[in-house]
Amino acid sequence: MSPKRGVAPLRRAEIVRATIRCLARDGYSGLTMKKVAREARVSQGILHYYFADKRAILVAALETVTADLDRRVALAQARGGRGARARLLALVGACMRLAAEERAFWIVFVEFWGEMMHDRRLREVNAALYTRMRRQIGAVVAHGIRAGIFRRVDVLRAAAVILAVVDGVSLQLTFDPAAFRVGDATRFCGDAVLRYLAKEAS
Amino acid sequence: MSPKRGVAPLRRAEIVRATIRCLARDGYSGLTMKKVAREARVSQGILHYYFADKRAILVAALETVTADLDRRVALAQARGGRGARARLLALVGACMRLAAEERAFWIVFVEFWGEMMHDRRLREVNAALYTRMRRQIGAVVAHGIRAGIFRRVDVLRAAAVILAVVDGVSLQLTFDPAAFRVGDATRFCGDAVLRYLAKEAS
DNA sequence: CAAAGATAATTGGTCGCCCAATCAAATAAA
DNA sequence: TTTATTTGATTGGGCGACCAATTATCTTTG
Repeated sequence: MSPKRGVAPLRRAEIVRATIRCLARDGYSGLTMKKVAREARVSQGILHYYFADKRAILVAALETVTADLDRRVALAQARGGRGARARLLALVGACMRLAAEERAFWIVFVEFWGEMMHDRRLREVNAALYTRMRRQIGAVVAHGIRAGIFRRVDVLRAAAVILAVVDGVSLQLTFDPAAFRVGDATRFCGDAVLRYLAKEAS
Repeated sequence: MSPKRGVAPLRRAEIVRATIRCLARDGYSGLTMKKVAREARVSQGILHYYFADKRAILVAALETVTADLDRRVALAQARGGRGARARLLALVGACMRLAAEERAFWIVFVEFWGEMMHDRRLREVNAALYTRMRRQIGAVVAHGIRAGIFRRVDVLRAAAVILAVVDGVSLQLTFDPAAFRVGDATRFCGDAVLRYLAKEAS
């Protein structure tokens, strides 16, 4: 590959994408600089020209993955209907579809979870994502409460519960795609969420 | 350490326990045979006397962790009340307490998740655990339906949803123990589960 | 019952491999 | 010519696996 000017940011992104692909294929413990370089079709040395070390690449990869997730969820939400109920279901559905169709996406994400436990930087990136997600979901819940179709709950805490449900079900969907059907998972998940927010007392 | 007869199974268990402690401390990617040997206070060579290779130790470690989880959940359920509602809440509470008090437990578990994505053997051990858990939860749900306090749902699928909620919330509790309070998490989680199973239509 | 052999358990060192990181040199654009 | 970019070989270290030697316990035998 011949050196060209002004391609630095592109190369960076290329390397990060290659890293994510490698993670999905071989896992975190199977990730080597050599494999990343081959996947990105560049020399090994170049990785250290764009990144300080291996860890820096991993951080960039997690940032990219979380940004992707953000974008997808925002998109799905925009497509959803006007009512709070419809928007919430659209959001849940989008997450389920993501887990089912782009399995690699979740695989990479779960791999990072393990490392987060021992890496503060990674943990912070993840925490920021969850804060954003909770805010987004919380806004929809608040909307529903104002419209009088949801009960009066602490919106951020309710969002945390909803996110937890979606997370848990997505995880199962990722682990055992054969046992769960997307339609079923979506229905059950949406059902659980709506029932949790329903006004009628249990 | 002097060689003694008939201690083989004990040594094995000792090594596995040491492995779990190492995993909790340094993570999956930071796990080395050397560290495990030091933690177990044995020589490095002995690890290969009791296990074929590193992977075999990891498999044994996951089996031990899942067995521990089983035992704890069963214990918590036994302590719970008689009614289906009380038993379900006891189960949820036990999981939450586990996540809060024995954080190391969940840390190790999440680390394994990442590897499971690329290791069939580990995946199978985990799948067996989830099948057992779903059966256990499903039995309680069935009990509640028979007693007429829960709506008529597919018990195993309902169990899957409940397990997903518990999983998701536990995960958040593990990641950010400061932001979540165990009491809150337990209440919200139990609330969500009971509302999901409530007879009144939404 | 004691000596001798067999066996189970343990050690520490060694081997070859592969890894992340480094660097001097090369190449193309400005 | 200078600067930005890229290369591939090198380096030092750490890893999992392997093994010859050693020790303690058990079993057999005289």
